[in-house]
Amino acid sequence: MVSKLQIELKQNKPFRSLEEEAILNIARTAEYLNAAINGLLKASDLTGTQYNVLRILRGAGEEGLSCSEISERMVTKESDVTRLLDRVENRGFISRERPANNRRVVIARITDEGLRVLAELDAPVDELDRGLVGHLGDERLKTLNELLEAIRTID
Amino acid sequence: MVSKLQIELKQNKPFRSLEEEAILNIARTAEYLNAAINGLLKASDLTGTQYNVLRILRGAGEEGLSCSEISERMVTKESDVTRLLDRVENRGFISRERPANNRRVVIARITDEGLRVLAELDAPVDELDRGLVGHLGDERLKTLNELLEAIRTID
DNA sequence: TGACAAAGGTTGTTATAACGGATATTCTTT
DNA sequence: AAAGAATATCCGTTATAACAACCTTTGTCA
Repeated sequence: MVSKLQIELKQNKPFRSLEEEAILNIARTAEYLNAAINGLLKASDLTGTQYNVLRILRGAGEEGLSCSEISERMVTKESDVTRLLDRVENRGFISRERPANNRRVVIARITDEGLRVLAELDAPVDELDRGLVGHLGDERLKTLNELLEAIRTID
Repeated sequence: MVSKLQIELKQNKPFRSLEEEAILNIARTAEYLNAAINGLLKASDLTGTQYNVLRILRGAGEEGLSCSEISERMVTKESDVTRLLDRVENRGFISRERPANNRRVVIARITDEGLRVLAELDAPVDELDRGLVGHLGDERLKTLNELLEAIRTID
């Protein structure tokens, strides 16, 4: 039997292993979803990474977060939070402060303008999410979530 | 209930939807797998993309493939195959030819040196693949593959 | 208390992605 | 056979990743 992924990749040989097929499947699906989401964000001139950091800071609220805390929370670990924050700060979406009690850290907070941009995106993003994976239905999405978390659980 | 992904992302709020959780889960898992594979490839000074193109060309054999055919087969669609091929050509892993009967296209073929590098990586990559997702077992891997392909099937 | 280590960010550099436009070749149509 | 469309690749530019070296500030301990 020839799998759908094989056809997509125009490969005639079967995969060397089920493991390899799964890994390629995950990579390809992530790519597919990313492209769709980036397409939506492009209208607001945001990259996926920038959107991610704004969502993180919205979640953090008034207290804000330090660079290293942001880094821990990013979906795709960003080595270079400094310059990522530079870009969103230049556009007025966040503010930064070096607190007096610990002048090593830099605390970033989302601005009203940042909140406004995010709020505008909430409904379209939700709708896109549903369009992208909603057709699986709740049961299968739960199974998928379990399987993916099982992969990252090393034990 | 708090999911494992929520803990990873240090999020206290639940996800807005099951759909959103699944999409983040896929992104994070892809990231996790990619990091592991890139780590292995770094010893050979190859990026994941370069490894991918070499595997594609090995699969194609003597006939080789044009840039656009390579692009179609890439796991992550590469806008810029030309310069990707430049890099692997400079290292002697592929050769390129502009055939006389159609001078628009450029056919790339893997060299013996390229085959040698890939062959050295086959066993370690297989082993890594098994280490990364093998603990799910065949049944769950099959389910995972079905679910991921269902996502990309739009109908 | 002064030297040293650790924590936390920033900056420099090089390589790669992303995107659009430019160029060259072939095909189609009249 | 010339014009225009289509195909296929290449190049220019800007933005982002990746990695390492380098400040500052704070903590530790002899």
